[in-house]
Amino acid sequence: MAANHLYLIDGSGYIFRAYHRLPPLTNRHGQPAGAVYGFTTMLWKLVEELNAADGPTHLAVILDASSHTFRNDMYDQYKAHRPPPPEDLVPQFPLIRTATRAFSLPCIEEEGLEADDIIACYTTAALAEGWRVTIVSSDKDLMQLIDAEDRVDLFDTMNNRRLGREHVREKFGVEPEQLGDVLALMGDSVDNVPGVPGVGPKTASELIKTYGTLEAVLAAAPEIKKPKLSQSLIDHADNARLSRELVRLVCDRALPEPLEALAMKGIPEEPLREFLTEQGFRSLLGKLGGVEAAAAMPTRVEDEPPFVHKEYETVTTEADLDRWIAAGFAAGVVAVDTETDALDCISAGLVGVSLAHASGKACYIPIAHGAAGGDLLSEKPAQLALDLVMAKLKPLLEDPAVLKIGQNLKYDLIMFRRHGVDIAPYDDTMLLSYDLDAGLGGHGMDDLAKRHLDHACIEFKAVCGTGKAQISFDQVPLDRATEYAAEDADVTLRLWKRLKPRLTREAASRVYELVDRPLVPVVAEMERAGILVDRAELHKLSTEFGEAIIKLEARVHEAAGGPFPIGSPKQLGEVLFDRLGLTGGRKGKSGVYSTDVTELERLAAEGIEVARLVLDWRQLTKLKSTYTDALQEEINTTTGRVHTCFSLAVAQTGRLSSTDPNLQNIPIRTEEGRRIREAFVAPPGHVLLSADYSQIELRLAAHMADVPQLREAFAAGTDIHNLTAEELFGEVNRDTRGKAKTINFAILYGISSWGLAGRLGVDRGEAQAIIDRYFDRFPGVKNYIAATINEVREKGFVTTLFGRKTHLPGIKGKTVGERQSAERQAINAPIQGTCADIIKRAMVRMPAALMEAGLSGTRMLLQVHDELVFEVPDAEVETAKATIRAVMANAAEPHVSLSVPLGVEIGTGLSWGAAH
DNA sequence: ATTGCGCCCTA
DNA sequence: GTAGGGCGCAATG
Repeated sequence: MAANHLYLIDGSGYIFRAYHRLPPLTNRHGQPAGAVYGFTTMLWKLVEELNAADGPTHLAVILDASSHTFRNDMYDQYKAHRPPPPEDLVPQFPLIRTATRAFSLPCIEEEGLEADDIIACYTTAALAEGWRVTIVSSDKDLMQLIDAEDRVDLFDTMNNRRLGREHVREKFGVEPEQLGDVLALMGDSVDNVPGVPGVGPKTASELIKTYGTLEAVLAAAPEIKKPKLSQSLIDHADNARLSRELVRLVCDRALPEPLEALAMKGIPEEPLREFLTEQGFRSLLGKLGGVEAAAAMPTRVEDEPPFVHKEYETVTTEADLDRWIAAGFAAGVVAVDTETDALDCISAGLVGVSLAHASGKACYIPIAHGAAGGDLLSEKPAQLALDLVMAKLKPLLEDPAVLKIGQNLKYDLIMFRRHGVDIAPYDDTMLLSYDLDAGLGGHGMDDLAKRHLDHACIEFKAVCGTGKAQISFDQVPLDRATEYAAEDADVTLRLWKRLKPRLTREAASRVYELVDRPLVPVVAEMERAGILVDRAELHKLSTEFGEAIIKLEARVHEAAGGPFPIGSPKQLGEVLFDRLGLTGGRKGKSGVYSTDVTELERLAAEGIEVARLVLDWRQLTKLKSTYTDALQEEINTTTGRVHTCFSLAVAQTGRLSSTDPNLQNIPIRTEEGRRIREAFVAPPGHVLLSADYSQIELRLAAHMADVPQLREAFAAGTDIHNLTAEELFGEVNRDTRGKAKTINFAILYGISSWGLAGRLGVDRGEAQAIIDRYFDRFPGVKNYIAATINEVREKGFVTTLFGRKTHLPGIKGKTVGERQSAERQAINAPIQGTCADIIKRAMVRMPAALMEAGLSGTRMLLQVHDELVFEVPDAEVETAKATIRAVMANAAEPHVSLSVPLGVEIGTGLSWGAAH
């Protein structure tokens, strides 16, 4: 009988090579599965050789169990500089185990040992029994195991070649027994084995060939002819010896499983069939049970279990928590959601966490629930302590092999960050939806559940009530809280399964991976940072404005012949147009006179004093109520700063939006308004730095519509409105420049003769004549508009330079008005959206760029569409300016190349107002 | 207590 | 003509 032949598969090594060699496939859940697919087909091939002459009689897959081994104790820099594995490889690691189990093959890993060591132990043991050994790997370290009698070989499945003693002689010029000494001398930059500086593979082989062993080389070092090499060997002898130990494979440990346990029996059809079906590996499935079976398999089965709220678990014991965490590790994908006692994530308390690792498999871990209804006399429900839960969740939520799924993960990221946990890697279903379906509806969980799962989520108000009777989530009884919270995690996971596979199919990966997903932690940090606001200054302004408002009020009432609420547009209209009998009042659709700024300006120009007074009153009440009063209330009592909330999935075009408070609409135009901006200040020893893109939308329009004159003007730095005035009117003066500026903006907004006429104060025919002349001078613009409208009619959406889509269903609307509105949006969205993409790219790169420039004290605080606001220590100002300018100016590259330069204007000052 | 509207602040 | 959010009023529940 032929000798036993043991095949040892280097699973961890294989998956890395497969990842880089194979195309990035996804399985039917949309999870990346290219490497797993490669691994599965390889196993299949090996198993098929079961009865071949040189085929395996015994087989095992060997994996790395832990990242920390005895080598780290020996040398703390071991593998220290290894970059983290690519994000789409990470979730595939646990699937390797699943695949191996599906083949009913043993999968061996051992705490504290690398796969290489386990392979060495088994090889040694098998040789002692007189077996042959094939190591399925092409790792040079493992070549040390090739024995004198050539009973061990390496099998490189990707090139289908076997590597033995001869290969080692060819490649390294030494015998396999000497290979360890060669590896020690040359070192390994990937594993950070130091070796000897200046000694690479060539020199190392040469030295060992000449002197025989590492010790002999080191002993002979002083006599070596080349002075540099000689000195290096003398200086780094200790490193060489350390490296020798690092590359030495451990081969004398007890075997985790006896050799006989690795015997290959038949491969049962189940669970293999189930695995192949689950992954959607149809070609292998076809081989398993005939072609019919594969053909019969639907491409998308979503046999999703129904939502059963009573099956969600409340986790209140350590053992249960461990079980859920283990399930998360095993699944490799876990949905996470946090429940808090307030909406604002900066100061809200963490109340509980929910997890889901499969559809319908979700739990809620209460942490800070009080007695139901906030009853102080009743006892709090038993629940796990915050510190314990965080300590237990941390390894799962930070494990690079477990993909975390969240819905609006920015919120949860901040909550966990506050408790020392940095969630990674992650996907965000809200952003997936935003990048796939912008323009088709909202991206909140309730919207998405309705749209994709046909499921109505338990409403928050059904759990916590509304208004005065509203309770915070910590007062919700545990059973009810579990139903609500676990459902959120369950829904999130199910949404991810639906949305993630669409990303590549619908060409949304680029904007998701490059722009929106990486932006999440950056914006989270900006929100956490907040901005300093001078409360005393705001208070002073409030008082000042308040006094002026009272005086104006009296004068308005006097002029109107009696008191009335000026803030009521309805009554103001009646006073102006009925009581005072002013002319030209026009009523809107709700039957009230319009009293907006154009109407009041018209009256004021006619010399109607009350109109002027009302305008002044309006301005001051606006500033007081919206800004000076409201902002004081927004100062966080803990941090003393104002923390806005940036929404990442609200604007149809890809812009951010800002709420609570909105810091993207702080006044700047009027003198009074600017005083509010001056209340945004830098702390002592710092300045505020404002960096904004100059005329970025016009530049992008020049690029996208390909207008040579405009491109050249931007390249040369000439005034763009002057150029337009010259082209359109043949002369440049204040009047023509102003008109040109209006026209340039009108182009960006989707021009119409009617709208332009209103803006320029000319009749419609004249406006149309100007538009025609513009198109004549800049035919690229005319073409761009025509092409864009064609595109949206055909596809239903338009795209930015980064591939962001804006869907415009209104283009097929019932009325002309609706369709024309969609056309204007179609013209504007690619320009506004590309601008949003570019500044987002700048934001994504900013933290690393600041870090690299040594700007540890500089913090990015705000984004206002084409402007970024930073807080900078005095000592860092000059470097910060240069770094920020470079990042912003080059933000489109390398993914998008623009034919116009991006201009960045930077100012600094003690206040935001002063920085402009 | 919630909702729609008019108005007005920003890019 | 594009994209947002917030305030007060007034009508609805």
